[in-house]
Amino acid sequence: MRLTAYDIPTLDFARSLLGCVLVHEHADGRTAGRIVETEAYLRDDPACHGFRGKTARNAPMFGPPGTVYVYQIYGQYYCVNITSVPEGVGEAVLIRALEPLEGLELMETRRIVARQRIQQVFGKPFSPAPIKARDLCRGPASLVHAMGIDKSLNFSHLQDGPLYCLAGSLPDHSVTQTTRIGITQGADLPYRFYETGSLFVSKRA
DNA sequence: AAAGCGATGTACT
DNA sequence: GTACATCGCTTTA
Repeated sequence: MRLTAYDIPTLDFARSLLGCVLVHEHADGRTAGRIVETEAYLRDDPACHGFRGKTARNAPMFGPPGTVYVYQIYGQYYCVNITSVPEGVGEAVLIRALEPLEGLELMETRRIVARQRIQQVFGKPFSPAPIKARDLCRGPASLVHAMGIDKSLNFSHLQDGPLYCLAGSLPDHSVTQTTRIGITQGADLPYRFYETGSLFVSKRA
């Protein structure tokens, strides 16, 4: 069942996304993974790209519920976000980790290609070592590579795009809420959610 | 097991 | 000019 109801507060959305399945229909094949880690970025939160208002880069964050926001970070990586509040409000949820379910071979191929490119950038010799399933979608930029997500999905909508979400859930006793990872602003805000004990989350806390 | 480090390009000060 | 919602190799304990 494709998830279609996205008009809920961003913090609730980050929590409720856990257990849902992210799917990407791509010419190379279909990949899917269960969402096990998310972070919310709110309008009054200095870490949020929308904090200082709408710009060309963060415009998708201000789109209607279900809008996909793909942005580049550290020159060579991309992260994916989804909005859930009405148009004009700059908030979104970052997807940080998936439990791979479908298309694992394709995911590994994409990850190895991406890694090869990065190691060339670093001037390191490339060894096509296999990637363990638990590491395929572990981390926001890793899952973007594995799922074949790129800037062409920016401004697309989960309701009708090639990237979409299947309904799912996780009971409260399986959810941990903590501070977010890899940020300096708003580092004390408890806006990160992950499946307790999951081997697929980007880090333990 | 944990911590250090650098590549890279775009947005924003 | 500076900062950055990262990753994976290398070094240290």
